[in-house]
Amino acid sequence: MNQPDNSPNSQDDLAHQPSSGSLSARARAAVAPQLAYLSGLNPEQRAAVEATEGPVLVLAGAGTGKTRVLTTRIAHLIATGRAWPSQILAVTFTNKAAREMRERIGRAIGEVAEGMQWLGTFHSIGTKILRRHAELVGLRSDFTILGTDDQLRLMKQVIEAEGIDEKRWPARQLAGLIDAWKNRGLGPDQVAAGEAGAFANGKGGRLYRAYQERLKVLNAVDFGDLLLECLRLWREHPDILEQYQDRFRYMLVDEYQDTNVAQYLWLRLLAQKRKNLCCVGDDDQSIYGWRGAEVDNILRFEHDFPGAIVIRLERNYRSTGHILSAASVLIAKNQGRLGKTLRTEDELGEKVTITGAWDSEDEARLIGEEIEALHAKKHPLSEIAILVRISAQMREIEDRLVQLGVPYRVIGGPRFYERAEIRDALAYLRVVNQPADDLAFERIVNVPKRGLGDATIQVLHNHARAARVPMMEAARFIVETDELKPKPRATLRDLLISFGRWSKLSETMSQSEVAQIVLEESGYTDMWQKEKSADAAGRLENLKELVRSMEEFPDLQSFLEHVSLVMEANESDTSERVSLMTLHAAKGLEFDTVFLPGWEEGLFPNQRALDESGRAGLEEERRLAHVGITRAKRRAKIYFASNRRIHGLWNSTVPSRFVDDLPEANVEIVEAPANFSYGGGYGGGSRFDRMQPFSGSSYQTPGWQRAQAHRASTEDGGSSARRSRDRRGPMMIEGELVAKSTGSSGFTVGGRVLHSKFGPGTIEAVDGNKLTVEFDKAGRKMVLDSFVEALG
DNA sequence: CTTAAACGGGTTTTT
DNA sequence: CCCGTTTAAG
Repeated sequence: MNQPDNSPNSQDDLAHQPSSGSLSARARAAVAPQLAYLSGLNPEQRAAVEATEGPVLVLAGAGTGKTRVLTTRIAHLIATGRAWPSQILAVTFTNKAAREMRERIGRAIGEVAEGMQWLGTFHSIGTKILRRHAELVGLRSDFTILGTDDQLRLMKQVIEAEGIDEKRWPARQLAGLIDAWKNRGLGPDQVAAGEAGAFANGKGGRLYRAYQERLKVLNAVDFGDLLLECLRLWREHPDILEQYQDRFRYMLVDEYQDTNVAQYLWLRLLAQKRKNLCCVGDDDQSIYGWRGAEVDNILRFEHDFPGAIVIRLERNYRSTGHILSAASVLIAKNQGRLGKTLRTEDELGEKVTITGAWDSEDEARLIGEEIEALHAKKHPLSEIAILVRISAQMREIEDRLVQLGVPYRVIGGPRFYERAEIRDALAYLRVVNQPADDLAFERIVNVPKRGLGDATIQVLHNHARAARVPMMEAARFIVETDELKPKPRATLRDLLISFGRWSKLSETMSQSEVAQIVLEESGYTDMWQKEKSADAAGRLENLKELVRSMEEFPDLQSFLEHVSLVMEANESDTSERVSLMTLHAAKGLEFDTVFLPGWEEGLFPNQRALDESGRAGLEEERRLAHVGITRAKRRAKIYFASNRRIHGLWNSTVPSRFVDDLPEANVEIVEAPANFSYGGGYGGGSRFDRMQPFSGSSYQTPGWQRAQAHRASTEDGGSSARRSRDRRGPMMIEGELVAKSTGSSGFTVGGRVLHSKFGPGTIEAVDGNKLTVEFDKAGRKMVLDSFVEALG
């Protein structure tokens, strides 16, 4: 399977391939206009679907039905016989987007979507291609995909090996540079000497090359390589490139404004021959420039692909008039854009509100109050979002929501496979699977702590390097010598024996069984069980989920790939909660009501973006503002504070210039209620109005943990009796939300309960539907009875 | 080798 | 202020 099978009788293609000119194809095309999937489209959307041949750029403004066009276009290509599902390349940026697209195509045309094996992210498709031709780029087909932490460790080693002071030239910085180079499609030999010289007194280029060499030795790639190595493969092997060019009769790209140079080159190579490339994007929503995305790719499309058709989708189906108009006027201030005018046939609706707050605490309070008010009017919490510029803004807001007892969820944050426990577990499996995986070995050799610290690792390193063998092998040698003190020597020997045993097990047992055993016997699960911190229970839960999901994969190899590339935390939680996230994380989402706090100079537009990228930076910030406003369907609420704490110090701030960019006709200035809090922390109600949150996963959030910590420290001062007596406004919310759960619970002090996150525990106190439970693993918590079940 | 205290640095983060 | 990381003491 080293070649893309393009032959008529291959497994993935059906036997008969109609060419676009064949009778059957034309006959099927003739019935297309009556096909149901076309009927609901507006004229522009329909044009975008039906312009199948040649390069097409679809400029799809926010809320104009971009995904719909994309999926319908694919359905159309298949239904009219222009291509088999396996001949269509459809690229997205996120796995989520890929999944959604697959679902929607399936809904449009049935199970044929299953045949779309080339629908995925740039990275997953790149991986698939690379595995088939790995040996041509100096890899084996079972290469490992490194995560950020592995990369960093590797770079540290490379820097050290070159005799460079890691303090002065941190690995992080090198990682950033190399990442940027890879984003621009530059290999070690193509980086301009001057640019590479900026790091470590001219050694940047050498370090890059050394890093790449180390990757090859380890049979590993990083994310950037998944694209870069494809480029190299195709350039060095034109025959293989041509196979793919022929295979992909039609290519579609989502979020084209976010492509970087490497991705652009990747697409251009593939599209060169047939030129059936359809890119969908919105230059006004390009917000990843700092990560290498080139707005230029979309601005230059017509130039790069001569004869391209450009179709604009300008009818917005999401927002009401005032919101859309405010967003349009704002974004029109940008110079570098292709220009679109969004319009809606919806009513004007509510104006965009702008509210000035005294300080950031006050701002959080105001938002909290509005959410309470909305909720009292039966506005679903799941249709409310708070979008911040930087994560640091979340803290105060979270604290306030916790105080009010408003359930919320934080979107974004570390991905499932980025979490320490997942990466640790995977490292164990990687070593079992491939003992030569030094990075993985190094990661877990002393996790859990078993007394094999830096000194021991250093010895292993030296030997491994001198003998040019993997560390595992070096370790085998060293335990036979007296180079190590007796204790670490014995520990290391035990560990080696264990790994030998596990490797043997994996020959006969299923991987989930092996994983289970490895995690148990290595003491890894124990480590978290002993840990009493609030998130230990969650981590164990994640590990369980990991083992569970392994069962679905045929072998460890495909599982490891799935985890490093695709797997993400269960975010299928549709419960009633407010969403809190950064503006970046909000792209592609929509909510009835959107709160936009922190519109202040310095914060938004962010000073650093301005300093580093000048006008381009400002324009990207403005696009971010545009993205923020256009997330709102019916209500957009902008806030700014006159004082904000930055790095612990209070600074006075001025409203964002973006506020002044908004058209007066579409905005309304809201006077903040008079109960300002002048920094004293008493604003908006008693400090005793805090209460327990009542939602499952907010327990994991930092805000809740902080509230817990605070509660513990004030336990003596404000007794719980006092707290509940003094609760005011928030009670209402609680009363309503809690009404669902059993008022008079059957729980009694001393009873045993099971909580989905915290595990088993003993009830210490019962207060209405609130239980105080001493959990065996997670310590004492207050929980609502509806979140636990009685045991035994 | 492990733990606790000092230190420094602090946008955004699809893969 | 709050975090992760490095350093000095057990």
